[in-house]
Amino acid sequence: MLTKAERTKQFILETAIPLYNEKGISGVNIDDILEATKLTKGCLYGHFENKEDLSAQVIDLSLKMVSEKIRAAVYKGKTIKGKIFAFLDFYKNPIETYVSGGCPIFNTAVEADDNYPFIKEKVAKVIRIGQQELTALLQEGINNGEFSKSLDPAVFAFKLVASVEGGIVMCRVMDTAKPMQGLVKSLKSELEQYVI
Amino acid sequence: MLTKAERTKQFILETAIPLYNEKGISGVNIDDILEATKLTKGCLYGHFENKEDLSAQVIDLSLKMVSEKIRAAVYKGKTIKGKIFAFLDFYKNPIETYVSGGCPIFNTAVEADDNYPFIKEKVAKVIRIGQQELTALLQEGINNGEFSKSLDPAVFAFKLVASVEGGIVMCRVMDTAKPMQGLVKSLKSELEQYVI
DNA sequence: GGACAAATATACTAAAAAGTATATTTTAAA
DNA sequence: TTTAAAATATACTTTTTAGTATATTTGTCC
Repeated sequence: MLTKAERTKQFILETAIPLYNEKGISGVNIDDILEATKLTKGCLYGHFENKEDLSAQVIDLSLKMVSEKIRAAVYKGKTIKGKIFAFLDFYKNPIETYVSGGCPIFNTAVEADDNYPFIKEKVAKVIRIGQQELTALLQEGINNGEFSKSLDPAVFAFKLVASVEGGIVMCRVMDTAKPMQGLVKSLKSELEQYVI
Repeated sequence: MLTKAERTKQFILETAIPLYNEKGISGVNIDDILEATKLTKGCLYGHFENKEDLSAQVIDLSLKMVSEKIRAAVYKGKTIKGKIFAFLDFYKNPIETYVSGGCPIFNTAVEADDNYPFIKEKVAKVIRIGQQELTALLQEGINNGEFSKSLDPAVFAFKLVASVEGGIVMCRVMDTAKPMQGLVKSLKSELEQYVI
């Protein structure tokens, strides 16, 4: 069983995740987190060295959780095509995202890029691994005869993630989920072209 | 001729643009701007009511400038296809962007989304207009016989922008421009499929 | 080129945010 | 169930950042 302290720390991290996702790293302040958790400074600083430490751990957990969530969704697909379709369906509704505020991977990427080299590296790793996994998946589809050899796995993997993530941001700012439907359909039919 | 004050104000705004693009709205502080402009508080607050006012005007100008820049690039294309290709080439190098820190439209979209409703509306407008223009352009291509009627202008316009913008973020965080080349190629050949 | 208004600089105050010392409460092992 | 250590709360200090009052300088119009 988890100790009290471990549970509190976990609780702080999980409560902070949506705050960080909505407000961004520089937008969140300690008082926001104290308010959300109903805890006090003494308690918070008992679990984290300082704000930087807290931020790093929140982002870490946030990235880990969303990655697992996506992985789990993809896993449910029976065929490779089914898995790719499952990936595309994951962000079907970009307004009501799994964690409030859009995709944590992308939000963090945008903010960390020029400001938090340490966190930037974490996001980069997550995205790189995601790309490798998607690419490997598509390659597997070629190998097992699902897809034509003319499909370029790395290029298509990049296109999939880039367009979905870009689409999320656009939909959110325009306050409409609709364009996402067209995008997902288009990407699905693009893949269908390679189905043998 | 511009008055001294007008020139100073413009200078502040233009100097602040890359700062805002790199650090984000909540990441920038007044001292950053004073440092970059070598001006003083008295001067700055002579031109802007407060930080919010300054932020709004910086973002306004930033969005206006990048929009014009993209429009100018597209304009140079001779055919509709040429114009779309010109759009795709605009962010060919996502690391060294026109204004340091990536695409201001997207960066602002991500941050404003849950935090700055007023600015969010500004970005939304810019993106909506961009989508309308791109869609109209593609429709024109269909009308003048460049593209097949099977091309869905609105869907493809969305796909173009979403994937390019998403690609920029991914490339920047991974510190490589290369995947962008593959993406742009792929989008170009996707359009080629509709060329009659 | 002198006057005066506009622009800018200096030196301050106010507010917000982070961080800490210490007291109190709670947990869990003996 | 007692007790020592761990966890949390309280009340503070420090630091950072925004904002302002006033002095000085500069531009421009007669």
